[in-house]
Amino acid sequence: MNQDDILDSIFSKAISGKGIFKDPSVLKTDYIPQQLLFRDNQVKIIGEVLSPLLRGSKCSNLLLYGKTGTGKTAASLYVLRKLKEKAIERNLIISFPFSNARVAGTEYRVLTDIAEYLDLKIPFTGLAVSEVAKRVLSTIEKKGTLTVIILDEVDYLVKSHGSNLLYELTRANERLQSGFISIIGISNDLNFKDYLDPRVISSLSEEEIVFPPYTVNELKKILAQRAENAFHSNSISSAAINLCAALAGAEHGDARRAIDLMRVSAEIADRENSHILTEDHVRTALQKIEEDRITDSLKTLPIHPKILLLIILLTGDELTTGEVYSKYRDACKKIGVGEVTQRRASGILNELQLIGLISTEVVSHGRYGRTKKIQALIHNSNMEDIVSDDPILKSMIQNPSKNFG
DNA sequence: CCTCCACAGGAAGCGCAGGAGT
DNA sequence: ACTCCTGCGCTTCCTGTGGAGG
Repeated sequence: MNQDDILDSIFSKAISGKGIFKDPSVLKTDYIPQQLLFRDNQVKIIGEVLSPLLRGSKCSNLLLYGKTGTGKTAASLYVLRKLKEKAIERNLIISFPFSNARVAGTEYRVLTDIAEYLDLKIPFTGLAVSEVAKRVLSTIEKKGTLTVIILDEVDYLVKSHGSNLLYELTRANERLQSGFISIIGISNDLNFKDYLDPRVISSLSEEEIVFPPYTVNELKKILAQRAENAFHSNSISSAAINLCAALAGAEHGDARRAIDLMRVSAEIADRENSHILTEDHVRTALQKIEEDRITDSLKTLPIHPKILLLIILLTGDELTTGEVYSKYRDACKKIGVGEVTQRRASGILNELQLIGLISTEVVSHGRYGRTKKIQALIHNSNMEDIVSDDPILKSMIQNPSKNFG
């Protein structure tokens, strides 16, 4: 096939909508299905807690617990979507601001997120946090907005910035003449409360719901439901669905991972012009996800971890901490980079082990000391990713003998 | 049984950058 | 524009330790 033909077939496939996908958006992370499986109880409780809003009165604050991919965010957005329909029918002034505290990163940006939902313009920098909070509250008061704020990954905010903002928000109602603020806090960390200020605990966790992990069987049904809407009929084998559920759910029933895996599998199948998604595609996808994860973590590594990792890769054998460190020091001298101490290097090696890029094992050679055996878990072909386009590091791998001879 | 190697890894503190308060 | 505060990467200094060799 010449290039023209290849492009023709790609484009005509896209136009005709053939291939596997019927509606790829169903597999996106922010998609909320029409029916939320295995979360009847949680949906019911959230609904009950929020229902006073329809009479215009304040609802209790709510705290949702559960590991990643257990449907916390989906369940709350699901209920709010329904609630919104009802509220609009009744001409209520409502707003359901959503902010992911980990993505936002700071109290300031969480407040900016909230303000955006209230049609309030906040400069992206320059104001004190308390000033932004004041503006948000006065907007709510002026319009009499019934506000339910969803704070996703709120544990992150509290761990990094304390519970000041939560405290301000939970007691804001005392000062509001009209409108109110209710909060749905979503936490991945079951021990989240330990980090909270006791003043905040009592008001934030008026109601609590725990989201247990999905079982592998439940994951299968969730995937089947998504597959039905995302793919053309008969485009995915049930064996492939089962494998997705088993592979992704093995650890702790993470639906997001399972759906991600199915999406990547489908993309691979689609690109191969295959009309059916098979177990092989799933296995390839799992490998690709893992490779992408490694490539990603390699590229974002700081310089010293990169040098240490290159030393380990270039040497190839099992090394001890002392051997790695002396080779590392030589390399630093030759490429003109300031070196870190052995203590720090040892710490970096531990970090690399945690990410899963090297394996380490403490061993004792008796009279000849106690050290760590260090081995690379990644392949030499990953060296390009480590080096990226850093000319200094490039010289290390282009001329290994010169730098390590 | 004791010694002593070659580190592991804890504790404390330092300098810096970047954000908050004024 | 300025100080103050905080988190982070790092260094310095330190104590702890499994087991081969004496």
